[in-house]
Amino acid sequence: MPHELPKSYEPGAIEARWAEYWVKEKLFSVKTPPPGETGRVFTLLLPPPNVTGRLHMGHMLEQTQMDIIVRWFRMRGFLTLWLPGTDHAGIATQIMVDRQLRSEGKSRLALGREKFVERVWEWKRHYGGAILDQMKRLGASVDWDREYFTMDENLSRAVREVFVRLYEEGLIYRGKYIVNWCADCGTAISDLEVKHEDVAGKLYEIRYPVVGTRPGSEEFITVATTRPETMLGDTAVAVNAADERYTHLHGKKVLLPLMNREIPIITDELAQPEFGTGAVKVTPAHDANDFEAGRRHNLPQIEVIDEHNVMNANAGAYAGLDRFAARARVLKDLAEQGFLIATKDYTIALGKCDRSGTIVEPRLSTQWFVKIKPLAEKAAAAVKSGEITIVPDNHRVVYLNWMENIHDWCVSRQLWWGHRIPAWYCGACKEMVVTREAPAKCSACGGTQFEQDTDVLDTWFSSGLLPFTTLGWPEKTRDLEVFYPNTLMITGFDILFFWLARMIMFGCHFMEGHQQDAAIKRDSGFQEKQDDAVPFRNVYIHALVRDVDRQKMSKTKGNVIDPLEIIEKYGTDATRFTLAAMSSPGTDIAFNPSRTEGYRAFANKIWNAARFMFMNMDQLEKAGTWSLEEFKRKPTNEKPGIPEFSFDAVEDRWIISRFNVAAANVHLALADYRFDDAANRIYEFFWGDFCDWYIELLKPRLLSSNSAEARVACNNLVSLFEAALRLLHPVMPFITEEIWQAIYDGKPPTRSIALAPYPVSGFFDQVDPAVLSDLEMLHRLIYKAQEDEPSLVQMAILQDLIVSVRNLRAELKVEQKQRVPIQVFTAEPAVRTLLEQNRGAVEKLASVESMAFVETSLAKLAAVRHTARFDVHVEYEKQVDVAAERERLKKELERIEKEIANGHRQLGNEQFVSKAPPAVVEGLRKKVNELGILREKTKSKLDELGSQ
RNA sequence: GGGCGGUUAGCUCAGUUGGUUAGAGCGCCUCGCUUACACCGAGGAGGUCGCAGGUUCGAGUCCUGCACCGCCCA
Repeated sequence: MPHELPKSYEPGAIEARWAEYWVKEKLFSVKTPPPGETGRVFTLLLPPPNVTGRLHMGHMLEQTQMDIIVRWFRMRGFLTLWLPGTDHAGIATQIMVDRQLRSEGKSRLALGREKFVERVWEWKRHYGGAILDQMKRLGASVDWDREYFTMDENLSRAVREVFVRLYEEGLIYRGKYIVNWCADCGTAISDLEVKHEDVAGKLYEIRYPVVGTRPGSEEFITVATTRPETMLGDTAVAVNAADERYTHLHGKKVLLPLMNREIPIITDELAQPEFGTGAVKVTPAHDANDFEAGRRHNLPQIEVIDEHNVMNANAGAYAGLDRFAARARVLKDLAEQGFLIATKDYTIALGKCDRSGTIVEPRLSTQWFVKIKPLAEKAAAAVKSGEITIVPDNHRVVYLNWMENIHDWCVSRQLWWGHRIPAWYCGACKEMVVTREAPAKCSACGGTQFEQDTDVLDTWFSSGLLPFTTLGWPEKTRDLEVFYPNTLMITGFDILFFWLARMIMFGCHFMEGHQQDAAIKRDSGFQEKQDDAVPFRNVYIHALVRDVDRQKMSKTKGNVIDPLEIIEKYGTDATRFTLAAMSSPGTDIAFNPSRTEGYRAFANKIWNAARFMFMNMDQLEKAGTWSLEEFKRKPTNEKPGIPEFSFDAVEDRWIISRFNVAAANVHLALADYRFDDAANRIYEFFWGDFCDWYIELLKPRLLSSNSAEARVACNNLVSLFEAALRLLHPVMPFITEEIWQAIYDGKPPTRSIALAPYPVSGFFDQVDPAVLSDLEMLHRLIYKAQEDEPSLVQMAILQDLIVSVRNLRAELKVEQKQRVPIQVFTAEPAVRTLLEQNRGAVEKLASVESMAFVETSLAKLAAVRHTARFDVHVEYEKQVDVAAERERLKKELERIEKEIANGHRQLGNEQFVSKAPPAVVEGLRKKVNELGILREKTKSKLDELGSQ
């Protein structure tokens, strides 16, 4: 029997099976639609994980969110392309392979560049992309047929094309500038790869003697520095032109201590009068600001530290010392010679290499740079104008701020693994050519021997191009026409500048003039967008996953939570649900496995509800009462309500409304990336409404001897369950697929639930978006479409009665097994009719033996609960605890009176009545009325108790 | 130094444009194996919304100041 599920939910087995099925069936592969074919399109690029990477919680969160959105769009009928791939990760990969070589007793340098690169490719074939296999296990619904790797030949060609074009446009230049040098990585790195850290350090004050002042009464100029060893490379001392303390020294020179070199005193804004002594040393070769000042004054650049952070020959007596050893020696010598006059405590913002942690050395070096301003202007404009929206909005501000204060981007890296810079130097005359392919002949001297630039490009240079290069650029492809701009980008704020900003810069620049297929653009809902050059229309920035104590996860702290361990323990679905439910905007996620445990329980709940459903399906099918074949012939729903659903009872009308409202809320939530909201709405519906109430109310109907009644009940159960599975599927793809397939006994209407329509999305597509965002209006619309608005009220009365009786039972300490008779009083005939019609439900859910109606109020009796619409009394011999009951009622009365007083005060306030919206005033009136009835009932009951 | 965010139940967090009694999950307490589910069911306790002012008929929500925590940029 296909419907025989194990008693409890075991995620491991089912998840692996479906993950494999989805890949094997190529369910998510997208064919390029031919010209002329239109429809709604959704495109998302997977932020490429490092090829060296292993799945961590950040990936898990990101992919969960992406997969939810992607599955949601796909089920809503969009042609949905989710493009997966990996990044070649220059430094990380090179280090990895370096290490491997070293363990074999080999070295990169001995191997040579060509062999080394071969070796990296080999490594990639064996170990690279393990993370993609992990993604497959997660069930990420990406198009595996379009998987990319940033070093693929087509993507590499695009990189060369971009580089050459930028060079030709004057937006790339080569030159000797100060760069951030990491000696450990042996390469220059960009500003973004330097992380500043406040550390306790020292500020040293050193005095330089002014040349030409009289020996004996020599004059000194005092400079302050945190890096005294760099003084060996000083080529000037700067003072501010406006600083009167130094006016008399303008144009003079100082004698640089230890080096005995005469250097000029210059006036420059570099020196700020309020900082220290107002005079600063200038070391153009080892400080970015000094470098600029040096250029302004044509100062010589004297390098004193080499690429290994060791003092070089220019450092005189200090040559050969490590930079920190040199610092100690310099300080010692300065002190001995009387030049060091003070050492003060000082907080230093130390720049460290993001990757190696080595203290970065600002160093003069010939590198390639992207002239960023022209690119940044377009990129800022695209966001400012709203062509690209960034959610949450505060990141938009951060983005714009960064774009305005941007510096040129050093893109060359002294590595072997990466896209080699397409610049060649003539062996004969050293002429440089920048071309797409290796040149044949030197245009200057006719030479034919060329050597390619040895540097490679920053990895982000190539990943910044992905939104269009993965779609075939620089060719003008149909894919670009259809899928560009991408609809959405989901990524973390940690790579907002590294990646997101650069994608926008490159996209806006290189895709300028591009036009998306007009019909597709319109159908996809972007007709009002002007600019099709942007890489994506929307950006969603997700939060960081932290550990239980809100600490950032890190290997050194040892607090890393391995998502695969969590998955093994609780299942992928539960893990996904956890991350979704905790994804509230603007807040980092403190991942707590106890939550996941709770959501595994949720999955188990669904599982067992399914078992219950299958049990009934099988029993009724066996009895000839119900038929799966017949059920399958019914249409699926595309408007509120489920067509195959019958509205025989109040709970039927109620549950459908609840379902539609839940679906509406999920729709709204996902449209706003409110994953938490979406997950919680589904949870509430499935557990709180469907399992706790509807299934319970359905039980007697399923067991009914009336086969028509049983058939309707079973139909309702199955069709609702089926729809609910579709609603849940984007968040919990595995369990929903398993149960959904089982419903259809292996012959489902589509190959996967992932390809089935999303509940009532057709309806929402037709609703005016303005109404859609007004929840109250939307609810009303849904109820109206079903003409069952009263079901909500009726069901609430039923639930009220049942809960009241349960309450009384608990108070009276009635044993759970014992059924009790109850009496009900109501002044409203409609309520009485409702209760009479649902006698069975009340009896079953409240363990009631019999329900009798009385004609007078029961308020004065003990063991009574009352609401504005009814009184209910449980007949049970055991006495009520009078004192406790009196206490409870007193508290209750107090609350009621306080509220009534509040209400009266407000209603008596003319300002309130005239200024508050009528609905609020009316609501309050109604409420005060009901409270009045309650007060009377409570009072009389209290009087009764008091006299006992 | 500049900018941003947070502070709501024991814990983790919701709380839409100010509007009737501030919610959820977990945890806790009491009772219960009622034939889907003990990864469960029923009931319950628990909050002066960081502090101080202000605006308003009405403030967890808006404004100002303060305290503490965190992040980004320099």
